[in-house]
Amino acid sequence: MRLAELSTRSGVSVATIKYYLREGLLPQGRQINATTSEYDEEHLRRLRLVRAMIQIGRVPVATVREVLGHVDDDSLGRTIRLGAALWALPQVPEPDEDDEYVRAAHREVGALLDRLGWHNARQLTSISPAYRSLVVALAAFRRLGFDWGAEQLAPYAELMHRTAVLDLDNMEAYPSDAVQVEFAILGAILNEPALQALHRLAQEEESARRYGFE
Amino acid sequence: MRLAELSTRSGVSVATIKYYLREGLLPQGRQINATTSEYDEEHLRRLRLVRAMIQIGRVPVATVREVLGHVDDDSLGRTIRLGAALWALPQVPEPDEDDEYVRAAHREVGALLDRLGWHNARQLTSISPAYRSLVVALAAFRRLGFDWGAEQLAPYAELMHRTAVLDLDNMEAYPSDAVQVEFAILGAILNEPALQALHRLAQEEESARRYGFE
DNA sequence: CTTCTCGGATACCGGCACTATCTAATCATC
DNA sequence: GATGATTAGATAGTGCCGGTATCCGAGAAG
Repeated sequence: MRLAELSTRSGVSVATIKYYLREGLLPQGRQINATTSEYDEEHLRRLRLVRAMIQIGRVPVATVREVLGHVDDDSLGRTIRLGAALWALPQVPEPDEDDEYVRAAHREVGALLDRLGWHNARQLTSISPAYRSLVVALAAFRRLGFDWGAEQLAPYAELMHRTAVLDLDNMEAYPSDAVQVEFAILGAILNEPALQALHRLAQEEESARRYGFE
Repeated sequence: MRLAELSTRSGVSVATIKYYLREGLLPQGRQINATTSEYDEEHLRRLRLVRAMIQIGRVPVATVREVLGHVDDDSLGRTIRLGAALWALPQVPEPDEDDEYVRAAHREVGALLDRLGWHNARQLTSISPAYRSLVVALAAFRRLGFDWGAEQLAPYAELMHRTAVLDLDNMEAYPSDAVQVEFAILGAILNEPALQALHRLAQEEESARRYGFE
């Protein structure tokens, strides 16, 4: 497959594919001579993954490069590779540790994890980006005067834990490590928006049941 | 309160506040004379809400303006106002209706809603942005060759419905319509990232339980 | 032979979220 | 009442980001 075909089959313009090649989001094709390279199904697949990350996941190009670097790094075991790739994803503003709301949010999240018995996650405190973004969100809530903390979040966390169990069960159904890692990335990129969409639909459904369409 | 104080108390620079005023994200202060305006706690609160939407929710400025327009439009009832504000939020690329994966995704989501008995959401098909973004995500999944559809999503949807019930229960606990609407916006802007963070933490917890840290 | 397409390099573009600068009026303080 | 800081309001500029566009000389396709 040549560049033009890669372009038509993916629906991505030639110029953009060249840009991705330059940026290292897509591996070079097998170069035949000075003016021809051959691409295969793996390139097409990778290109679709990149597009999904950028367009649907709104992941910055630099982050995509980083994530894919971890995915491709087969010097690491699956768990580490997966963790590294997922930890590279989020784009949360750093919490300002001097802010009193942020400090309060730290305590609150700690209390939540203790209460849930998430001892493993507790150890990851202040390393995990997920932990940090939870702190940021909680601080913002409280800065606006809403009473929102461990008490309110605990039932949500319980539901999210059950979601995570589903995630891992689904992942384990795939045979090879490589596909599992790719599936996990897609889970973070595509399934989370899908979950969010289901969440909104469920709100609309439940709201219509309670209040009608008015 | 004058501009300088609004700036220090919110941690937002004077230049940026002026920008928000220009862009209509923040109502003008009470003008005293040609060079002085007076701002109150309501301005501070609104400014913090705007910042949370932009920084944490990564909502574009134009969208913030639109959402706040609905929030402030008291010619509408609460349910409509809320729906309008929430529907203005998402920023999903329009699905390409000619794409076969997209058409398959439409059928799949329809089947999912039927199976769940979400008859109200079913009626909103192709209007609701949440529905659209679910279609987009599903199409991308299948384009990459993963078997992902109503079958796999149904248990997630069940959990999301229970999440939505929690959301509405929490919202109803607030006394006035105005606060309820603001809380709902915050739920979409801050609580969804918080849920996502909980989801990731739960994955890390569950992954550590199953595979250790390796 | 002629027309297309290729890889590779470089320049350019439009949108966005600010940021900086200026002016004339007014405030706060000595 | 002089003086330096602040303000509203207007306009221009900045930095980043995701692409696009253009040009080149080498090869491919009919």
